[in-house]
Amino acid sequence: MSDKKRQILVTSALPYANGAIHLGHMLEYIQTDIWARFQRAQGHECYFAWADDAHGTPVMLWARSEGKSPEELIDMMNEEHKTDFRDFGVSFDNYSSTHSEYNREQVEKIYHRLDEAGYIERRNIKQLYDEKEGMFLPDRFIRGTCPKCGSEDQYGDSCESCGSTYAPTDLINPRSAISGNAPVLRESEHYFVRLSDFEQRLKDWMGSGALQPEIANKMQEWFTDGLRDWDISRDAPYFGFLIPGTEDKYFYVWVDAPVGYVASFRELCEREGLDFDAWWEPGSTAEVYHFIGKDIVYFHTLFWPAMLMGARMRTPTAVYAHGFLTVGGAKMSKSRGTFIRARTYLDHLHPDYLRYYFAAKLGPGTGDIDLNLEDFVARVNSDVVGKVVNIASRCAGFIQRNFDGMLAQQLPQPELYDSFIEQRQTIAADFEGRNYQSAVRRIMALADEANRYIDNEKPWQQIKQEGMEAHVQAVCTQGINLFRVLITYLAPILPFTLHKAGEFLGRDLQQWQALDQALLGVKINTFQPLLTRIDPVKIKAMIEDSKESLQPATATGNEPASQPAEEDLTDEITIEEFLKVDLRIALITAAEAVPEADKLLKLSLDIGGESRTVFAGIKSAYDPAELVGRHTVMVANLKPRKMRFGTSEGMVLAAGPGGSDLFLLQPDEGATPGMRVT
RNA sequence: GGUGAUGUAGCUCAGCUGGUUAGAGCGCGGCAUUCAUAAUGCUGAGGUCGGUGGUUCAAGUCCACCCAUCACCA
Repeated sequence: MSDKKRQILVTSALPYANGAIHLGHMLEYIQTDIWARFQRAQGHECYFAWADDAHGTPVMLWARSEGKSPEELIDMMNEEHKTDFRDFGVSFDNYSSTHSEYNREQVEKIYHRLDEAGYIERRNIKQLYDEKEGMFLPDRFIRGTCPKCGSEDQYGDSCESCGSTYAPTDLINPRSAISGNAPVLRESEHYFVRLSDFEQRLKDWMGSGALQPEIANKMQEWFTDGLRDWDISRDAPYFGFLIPGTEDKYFYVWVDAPVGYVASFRELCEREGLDFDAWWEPGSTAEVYHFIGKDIVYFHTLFWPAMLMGARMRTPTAVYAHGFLTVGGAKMSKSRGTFIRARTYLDHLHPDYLRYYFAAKLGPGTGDIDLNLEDFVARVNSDVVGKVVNIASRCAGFIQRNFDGMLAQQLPQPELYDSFIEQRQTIAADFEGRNYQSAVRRIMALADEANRYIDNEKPWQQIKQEGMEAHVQAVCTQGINLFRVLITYLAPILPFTLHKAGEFLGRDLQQWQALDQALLGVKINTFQPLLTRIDPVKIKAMIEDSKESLQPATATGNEPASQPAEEDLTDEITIEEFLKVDLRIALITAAEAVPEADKLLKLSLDIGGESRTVFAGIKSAYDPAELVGRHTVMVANLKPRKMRFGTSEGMVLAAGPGGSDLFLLQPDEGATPGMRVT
């Protein structure tokens, strides 16, 4: 704990405005929130401000497909996101959108300053253009054959098959992922920030302790390769901010996204009367911290500080990256039901459970965090309910029943209380260093000690002995005071439970400073269960819901079916059994022959928001080219099967004996990808 | 392909600058206890520290290579 009051601004990365919040997002927001709450509990002035990332091509296309304006959609998502955060106890001070006038103002200010200082360069580049859609194509919206390994249907920037990276213009047979047309090369003027101008300053910043060691290591790579200019413009049509002085050039979404941190804080300043400049002028003594995922380190440790330097603003005090969330040791999967939305979680489980579990596993590094559901139940039930909350529970009854809720005037073992208080600095240092797992370990060790103390004193026996009443009262007062220390330490992690504990003890428990005085001779309220155990049934229900909430996102098909011409009917099944087979309408977005196999075609299927790769044994009957664009039916929940050429994630349906007599199923006009077939 | 990271008991994880019999929690076995939301205390059994080869008097801890997983490559 520092005795000086610090001024701190923390941010989380901006979630994209076209989708729901899921538990992967929540890992970061909970990490950030714990840190912010911790700082406030130390008495510091700490704000948490961030926003939706609303700009870019995906939102534009989404709006187009919904037949709505982007504004309408992002406003809706913004509300939804905020509700999710609040219900998870995320104590943000402001949540905005990058599509705001505050942001426009900041973006333009930064741009003008960069331009005036000569950091912006304009030059023509050639880019692939979709004539049918009338737009330049982002790399991700171009598909084609990998120039290195020849794999078909790869993205414009890298090949998922061989992993090589290249320019979209290197692709063989490029195609627009939007219209399917072959794009043409067209010239356009783009705006660049000369990053190399900032190389030395970035190195200095990096050396100032702003980064975790592994991130600093990673950055060496960028410097070694030499900093390239950064293209900050995009051509119309685009959903974003127009670059001042142009008619059809927009800022690239990664320009205005981080500026969103500043703009959101600006908005907060106006509302709360804070001095914006005191936080963002160079040399500011306020601290600014960005919490981000390891995937966007690049933008936050190169572009962002460079932009701030060029715009004569202060740079972040530090950027902290965390790892990814896996569920059950694997990437979150929609078909397995482990792609869990924040809302779905909240429908079934208490937010403090997850906050505790994440805290118990988060360290200062960038390693991935696994949500193991059995471990989750065991850990939360044992630690929070069985150990911590139980301390209050087992003492409260005596105080209530025998002493009318009054605590004793003195602690029987003040030295035990003091030993708990002595851990304050150590635990604070853990929180400060984002080593929450270490803090949690220490706190739980103290909880064990508190339980041991009560066990040794055996108040349930003493209360039966004549003349021991006062001692029982003292012992339970001691227990409740130890509980109070523990729950105060856990305050940043368990805001809801803390609130209930505050009602029980009749006071606010957030400030760590308040622990200097033990609670003595005061009346406390009737104990209500602060947090109950997790019922594993609810976990199951949550997983089931997660499967259901994803209509348009499930499996793919794999082996094509080449059946003998005539077969006896198989045994009869019930409707329930049939419903286990999840059949979906699929759009064939790409098809190619597998050279090493005589029967297989590799199909890419779109089942409404999710893409599947399926190896189908229909090579003998279909030419890959004629399949692209067709709709068919696939088994979407078939267990993925590893094949020599890759993993087949489902199976398409076809009839016929085989050879050239194979007939792929096709739905009537009107069926769209992802529809369930029943 | 390049780069960064991760790989320690059934599960989830600690192990700082190399040094006595590798630690914790959960789970599991035994005992005790009944105040508490079946919670608590004591105790026991579990690991050739991803693999191979090095450096060293000494390596989970350093080096090289390999394997697996995650991320990034503007």
